[in-house]
Parts: sequence; structure tokens; C-alpha cells
Amino acid sequence: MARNKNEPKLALTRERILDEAVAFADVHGVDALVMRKLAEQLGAGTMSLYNHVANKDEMIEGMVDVVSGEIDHPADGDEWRSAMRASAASAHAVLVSHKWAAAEWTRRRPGPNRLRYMDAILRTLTEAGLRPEVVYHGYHAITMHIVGFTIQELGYLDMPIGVDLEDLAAGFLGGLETSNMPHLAQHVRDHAGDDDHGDEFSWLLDLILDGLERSSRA
Amino acid sequence: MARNKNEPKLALTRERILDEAVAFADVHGVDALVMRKLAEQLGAGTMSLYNHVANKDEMIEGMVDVVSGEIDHPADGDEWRSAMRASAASAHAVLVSHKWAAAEWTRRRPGPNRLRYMDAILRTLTEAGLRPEVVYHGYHAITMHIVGFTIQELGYLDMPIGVDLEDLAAGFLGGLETSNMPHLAQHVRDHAGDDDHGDEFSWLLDLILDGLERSSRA
DNA sequence: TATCTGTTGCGTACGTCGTACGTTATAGGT
DNA sequence: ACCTATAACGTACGACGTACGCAACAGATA
Repeated sequence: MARNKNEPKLALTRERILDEAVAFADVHGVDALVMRKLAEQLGAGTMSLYNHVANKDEMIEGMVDVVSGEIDHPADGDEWRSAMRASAASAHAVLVSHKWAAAEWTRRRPGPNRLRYMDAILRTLTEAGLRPEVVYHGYHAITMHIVGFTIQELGYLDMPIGVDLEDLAAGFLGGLETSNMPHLAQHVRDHAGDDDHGDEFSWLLDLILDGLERSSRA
Repeated sequence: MARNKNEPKLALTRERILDEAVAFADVHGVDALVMRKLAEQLGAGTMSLYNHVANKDEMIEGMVDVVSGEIDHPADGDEWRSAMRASAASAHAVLVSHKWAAAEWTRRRPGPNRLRYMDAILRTLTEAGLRPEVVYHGYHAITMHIVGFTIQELGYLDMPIGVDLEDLAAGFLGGLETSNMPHLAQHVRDHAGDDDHGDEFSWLLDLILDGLERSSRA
């Protein structure tokens, strides 16, 4: 091989593979992620990848962990709700920027970065002085909100694929009205007038955080 | 073919295919669901299935809709929170009984049964007299809770595959303690002592419902 | 320098999957 | 008795993950 001669040709590394895989999935989606194509993108043979990842599933676990590493942990000194809001907003932004990641998040084992992130959230809730059961339930509620909300939001955003949203909604709505689903039709109409999903994300997060605070004092 | 003679051999039907596919996925998981195997189970040729379903993806959409049809809608006369609690409990039970369904729920387009279910929830919130923004956000919060919580719960339950939970937790915990993640370690320990996930499901649901009620009155 | 050893890269090949396509069988209308 | 639409089926193809065996190389030992 032309090592450090005319052709530099970066050495294959687990990190380089994961980064490239994340970038590829960001553009083409995780379904289009194929080992042959990924290797080609890296200028390597397909099977060379398997020197650094055990198999495709394990590689995707690694990709999710790379994404986990981009999330800001809650800050130490702040009031617990502000700290959680900031960290949740960061997680939300990260998951939105890697649209495939939220769905994978729910089905893959956590890697080291994600474990650290989990610990940081639990630490924040614990040191806020919340009652232990509230920490326990609250952790589930918060993480569920972050990824659950994002999945729903991205699922909705996926619907208009290069189609005029108005046309799509109109056709969709026609079917709903004639099928006697007026409330759903209204909801779809509401969606059309609501472009700021970040707002809804924090509105619902606050509902949860305030509920936890209140419940812990009770 | 031996039609109505000695060999009865049920006619192939979209409904029969979907029911069999749901049953198969319930037992073996959705990843093991393969067209050839499914056809064999139905006593049919593989390609015969394609006379009744467009392709595998569309078939899975249909499977999710079959599952959607099993969920009880919120009852009409009851106080809105009781009605929602009952319906959410039904949805939770259905999704737990078809363990593959929650993950598919988030990535497939809704079919007719699910659209009707969506409409029923929106109707309940609207007729409860909640403010329109609260209906809008509340719908998202409630549906997110139902499927998000269930996904997390099932993901957790999946971990001990025929392994003694204690052993697994012990090994896992060892790694966490030595990695300086005491809060996560404590959380895992808490999980071990908590077998009633249904309780947590409704505790968190109540937190959301009460938050919506309060927010709508404000 | 010469040899040995472990690691990384790679090409080939196999088994599994979804499904396109062309053909056959059957049922219902005339 | 014929015609036509639909369901059933077998074969075959391309895409995919990856097992396997070999080649190229780096560093250690002498």
C-alpha cells in the first residue's frame, strides 16, 4: 500500500468509520446506510470495516453514542429546572440535526457517552433535592419527553417530501372531513399554522418539570 | 387446487395475512418476520401474499393498524381525565401485548383505525372544554407518553434475555460504579426493586393530565 | 540485517432477503 | 362452451451482511 508516500490515504479507524457513517446517515437516512457504500466513501474495502466494528448493529450503536456525545450535560451551579431545560434543548437540537438518531436511540443499547449523559441527568435531579421516587419517575418522564417528542416531530416533518404542504394537507383533510373526523382535521389544520416546534418542546417540558417540583413538595 | 373438497385450505385474505403476521411478530419479533416464512405459515406461496398487500412496508403499516384497532377509545360520558386514563391504560396494555408494535408505531403512517383513535382523543380533550392550545399540546403530550413510555419500558424489559436479572445487574453495576456513575448505578438498583410499571405509567400520565387541567384554567 | 508475529486491509463467495415477471389455475358472467 | 378478470405460484435477480482465507505491513527479537 502507498503509505506515507504520494497517496496519503488516511488509516481506517473506528472513529473515522463512525463519523463517516453518521455523516452519511444524516444525508441519506439510516436505511440507505450500506456497508459497501460506506467503505467506498472511506476509500476502503468493504471487509476492512470489520476490523474496527464487530458488525453493522454494533456500528449503529457506536453511531448513536457519537451523537450522544454531542449533547450538553446539565450545568452544575444552576437552578435544576434551568439546567434541565438547557440540556434538554441541546439534546433536542442534536437529535433534530441527526434525524435518524431518535428512532435508533430507542432500540439500541446505550454506549459510554449516553451512560454518562444518563448519570448527569440523574445527578441533577438528585442534587436538586427531589424525593427519590420523584427522581426515579422524573428521569423517565424527562428522557421520554426528549426523544418521544422529537420522534413525533420528525415523523410529522417527514410527511411532506418535496410536496407542497398545503396540497398535501388539503387532500388529507378532504379525506378526514368526509370520514367524519373533524377533530383530527382541525388538529392537522393547527399543525399547518405552527412552525415553531421548539416552543412546544419547552412548553411541554416545563409542564413536566413543574409537575415534578410540585409533586416533590407535596 | 383442492377448493372445498377434502382439503379446506382457507382462501388468502388481507385480513388473514395481517392477523397471521401480527401473531408471528408477537412470538418471534418483527425482525424475524420474513415473507417466505409468513407464506409458509399460511400454507401459501410467497408471492401470493402480494395479491393482498402492496409490499412488506405496507403490510407492516397494516399490522400496526390492526393493533390500533384493539385499543379502547375514551368513553363519552365520563370526566375527561378518567376517560383518558382508561383509554391510555388500554393502549398501554395493547402495546405491551404486541411488543414490536410501539417501535413501529413511531415510524409508520397511521391507518384508518389509528386515525379514528387520534380523532377520539382530540374529541375528548376538546369536549372537556380545554383551551385550544392546551388541546393541541395536550394531544401531543398524551400520545407521546403512551408510546414513549412503553418503548422505554419494553427496551428495559428486553435487556435480561434469559439471564438472571440479578447477575446482569450486578455485572452492569460493577462497571458503572468503577466508572464513577453512582447515580446511574442507583437508578439501576431502583429498577430492580420496581416491578409494577403500570403504576409508573399512570403516575406520569396523571402528572401530564393534571398539568393540562391546571394550565387550561390559568 | 534476517526472521517471526500479530494486526490491518481486501476479494471472493455464500446465504438470506424482498420482489419483478411470466405462467397457470380458477371462478363468474355470457 | 367460451371469455375474462383475478388469485396463486415458481423462478430468478439484485441487494445486502458477513465468513473466510490470503496478502501486506509494522514492530519486536536476535
